[in-house]
Amino acid sequence: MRNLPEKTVERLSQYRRSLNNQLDKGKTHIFSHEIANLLHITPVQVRRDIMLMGYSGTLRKGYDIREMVDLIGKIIDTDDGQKIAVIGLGNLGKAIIHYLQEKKSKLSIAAAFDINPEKINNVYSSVNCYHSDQMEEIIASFNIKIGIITTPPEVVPEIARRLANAGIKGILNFTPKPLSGQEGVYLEEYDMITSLEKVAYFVKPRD
Amino acid sequence: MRNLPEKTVERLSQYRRSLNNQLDKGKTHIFSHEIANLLHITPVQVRRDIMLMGYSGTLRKGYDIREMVDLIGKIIDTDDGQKIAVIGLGNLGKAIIHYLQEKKSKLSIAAAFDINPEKINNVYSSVNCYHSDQMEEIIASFNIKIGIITTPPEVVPEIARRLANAGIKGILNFTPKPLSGQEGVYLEEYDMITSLEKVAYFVKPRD
DNA sequence: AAGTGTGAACCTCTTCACAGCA
DNA sequence: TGCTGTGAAGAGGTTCACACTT
Repeated sequence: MRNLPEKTVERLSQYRRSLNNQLDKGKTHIFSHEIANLLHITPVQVRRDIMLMGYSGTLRKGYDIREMVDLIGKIIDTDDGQKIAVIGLGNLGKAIIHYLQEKKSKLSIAAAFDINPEKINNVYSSVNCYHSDQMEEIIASFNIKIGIITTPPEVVPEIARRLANAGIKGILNFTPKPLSGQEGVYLEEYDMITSLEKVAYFVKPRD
Repeated sequence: MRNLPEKTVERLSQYRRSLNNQLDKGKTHIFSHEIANLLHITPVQVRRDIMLMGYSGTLRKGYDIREMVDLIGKIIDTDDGQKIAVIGLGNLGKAIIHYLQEKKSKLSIAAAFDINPEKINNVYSSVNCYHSDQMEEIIASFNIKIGIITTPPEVVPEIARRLANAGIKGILNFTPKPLSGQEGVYLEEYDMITSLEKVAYFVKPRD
């Protein structure tokens, strides 16, 4: 169960959400091909992922949804729930906070940071905004382990360094500025311009 | 040059932005290891990508930045510039519009759609908002080829179907609802909850 | 008959190792 | 010598094909 493949972890997150929907509909068991239909992937893929996370279904009834959801929780979540900081409260930062706060999840946004005096001490979707100067202090005292960066690109490397020093273990970078991995910090790049240009490329008529 | 690998296309987008920065600084030529440093990847990777796009550098001076930028443009952009529609003008939709409009790019947001009467006919970052009922009509008359979906998850499959019928060739789905590929439509999923939970998994202390 | 579980083949992407050149 | 260009090996991820179970 230790260190699942990246792609499998991504799908576990998606399985869980789809399975929760099924639970809400009163379903208790599900077959691999049903899960596959929900996510638009192949049944083999589903069974392989389930195998990798060390779970087994039963032949007649398929997989127990409740058990699978709980197991995925054990794999992804921590018992106490992960805390997140958002650095940069522009349009994108606010949208992300708003978007994430309305989801029920073990992941919670514990603090936001900005340097604009008008934003400091304001509350957005029940998240308080602090001055960036307080970043190290707040992150340490709230025991925040994940940072989402939505600042202007120029300051990104500095912010990333400070986050790492403050004890952050994972960074989600929404900025177009590529970031270098730092010792002990997991880095996920999330660059929408790249995604869009990729779509543009594959959409482009080929000679 | 036909159908580059997905990962290479992603990096081309990033090369272009970094190379443009270098041009602004007055640099005219660059070595593969310099590009590699900018993106925090390996020089071999850079040279492989350059090889795949059919370009060559010179041994003493490295690669001509201007030529590379132009070539990447020829690969990704269309002559007339791609037009984009954003469907769903919530916080996220607005943030995306705002964010993309401030970038200089061949990609331009030509229209936004929502069903909230208060938003219809308003202008956000110089993008006009239309009622979703007009989607097919506007997309066809503006010749829009790319759609960004930021609606509530429930309506996503219907929106995707309508976009495909209206002639959209590529969809960027910001929604947590997995979408199935449709004939002739390139699909890119962009699910921030998955990304966050992935970070959470890799951040989690392992026994 | 209709599902699960999985070794092995396959495909995609990255890196190694090195020939070639100014 | 210090770079580029690239065949070939390696790593990561997906799919095939089929044995197994009820």
